[in-house]
Amino acid sequence: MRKILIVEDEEAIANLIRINLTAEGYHCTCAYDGTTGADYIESDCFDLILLDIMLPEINGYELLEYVKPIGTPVIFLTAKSAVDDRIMGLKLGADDYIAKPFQVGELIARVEALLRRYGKINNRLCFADVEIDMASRTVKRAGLPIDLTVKEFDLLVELVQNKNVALYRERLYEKVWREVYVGDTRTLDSHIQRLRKKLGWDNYIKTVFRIGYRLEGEA
Amino acid sequence: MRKILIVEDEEAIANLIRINLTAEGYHCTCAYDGTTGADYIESDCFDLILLDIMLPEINGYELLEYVKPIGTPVIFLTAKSAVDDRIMGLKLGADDYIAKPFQVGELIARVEALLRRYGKINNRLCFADVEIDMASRTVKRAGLPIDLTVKEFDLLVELVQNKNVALYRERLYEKVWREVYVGDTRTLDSHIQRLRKKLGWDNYIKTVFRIGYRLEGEA
DNA sequence: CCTTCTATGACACAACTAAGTCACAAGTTC
DNA sequence: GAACTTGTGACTTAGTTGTGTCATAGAAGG
Repeated sequence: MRKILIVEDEEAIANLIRINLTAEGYHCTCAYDGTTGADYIESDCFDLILLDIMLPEINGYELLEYVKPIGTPVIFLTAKSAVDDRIMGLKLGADDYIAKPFQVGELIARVEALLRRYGKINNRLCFADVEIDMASRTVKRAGLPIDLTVKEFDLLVELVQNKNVALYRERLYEKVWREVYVGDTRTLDSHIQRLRKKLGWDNYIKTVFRIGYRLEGEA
Repeated sequence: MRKILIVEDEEAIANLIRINLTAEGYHCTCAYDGTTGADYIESDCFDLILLDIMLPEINGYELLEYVKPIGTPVIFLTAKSAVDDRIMGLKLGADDYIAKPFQVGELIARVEALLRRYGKINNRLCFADVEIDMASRTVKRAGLPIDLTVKEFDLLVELVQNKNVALYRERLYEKVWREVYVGDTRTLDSHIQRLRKKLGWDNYIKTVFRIGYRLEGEA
């Protein structure tokens, strides 16, 4: 389920949005001030953020700076409808802009459009010299395409999404295979071995003895 | 008790912060210039650092470079409230920003928010010159990685989480091994010995005769 | 202060368990 | 059916951990 963060100090508006988006099948979280918003942004992982510009404590423009490094798409909400402000918002890196008061239908349409667009464009993971394009399910190493099988790809994604975390065999297996791990086959090992070989990642995919594996390194 | 380092050249402000945070139950250390701050940062282990930007000798931005490799969360304090400077600070890697003059309540709120947020993301324990990263299950001593086995790691965590507490052999064994302790093997002793050796912790891991062990020291 | 008893330190080693490697067969896809 | 993917078992290699032995140190009692 897609997770949306709503940062909006007028609770009435925040709730209105929440109710409508929830009805559309999104999971919504509300923050009524900038600090709380920043908190959520850093501690949780959202698919999209709706950001009011006029906020107590930290304003929307500043909050945007928190979001940028994470790369979550943002729609600005504001009472200001002057063109200047729109341009300001978009220049700073917002992906879209909705002026209050707005039609609920328009909001939903924009949310969906952005998620669609974003899902296509920006589903990219990187680690070391490897780029993963989630949309096309392709992988490049040092710019050259590498052929991975389905399981190899899923396993790679799971590792990269949890870089520098010691992943328990159990957890890893259950995430990628979507079934319960019974610990006496060489399945996981084999796939790890294949990944290490294809990507030349002997030095990145570390074995954590008696625990599982850890993707280790800078990127 | 959470430890906070305050690096601020105006003693009046530093003390104001110290008094208020101490009242909230934090243990505070003050440094009145950048050099002293750098010293503390390298020699002790804090849960959070409040950093003034305008400092004699080494300024706050430069100090931040000392903090980064350790990963302690940082809040910048500054008289500058222009958005540019805020963004500068956040870009450089500060976790939050407070413009002087500030409300004490706001300061406390931000400190708590950051610690909360940080606690979720970054499960880190420190003792003496050793840092433990729970997520990656890695241990560093004076910045250099140290290789521990599962049992050693679990034992270390148990000790650090109960520093300055005399842990009964029974309790220690049952926590780490998850089975009942029958008291005539050299198992626990061996592991304690291995830890002492690998970490050079002869002086920190004290034997409490006929009781068990105690991790003893400042941090 | 010395003796005695017991608890812990130190260490080496064997047993054990985990993971690596590989080849192959069963299953899939085209 | 050809090419590819995937799971599995047998075997090898490697790393961890418990235990026994002996040395040492602490406590208790005379």
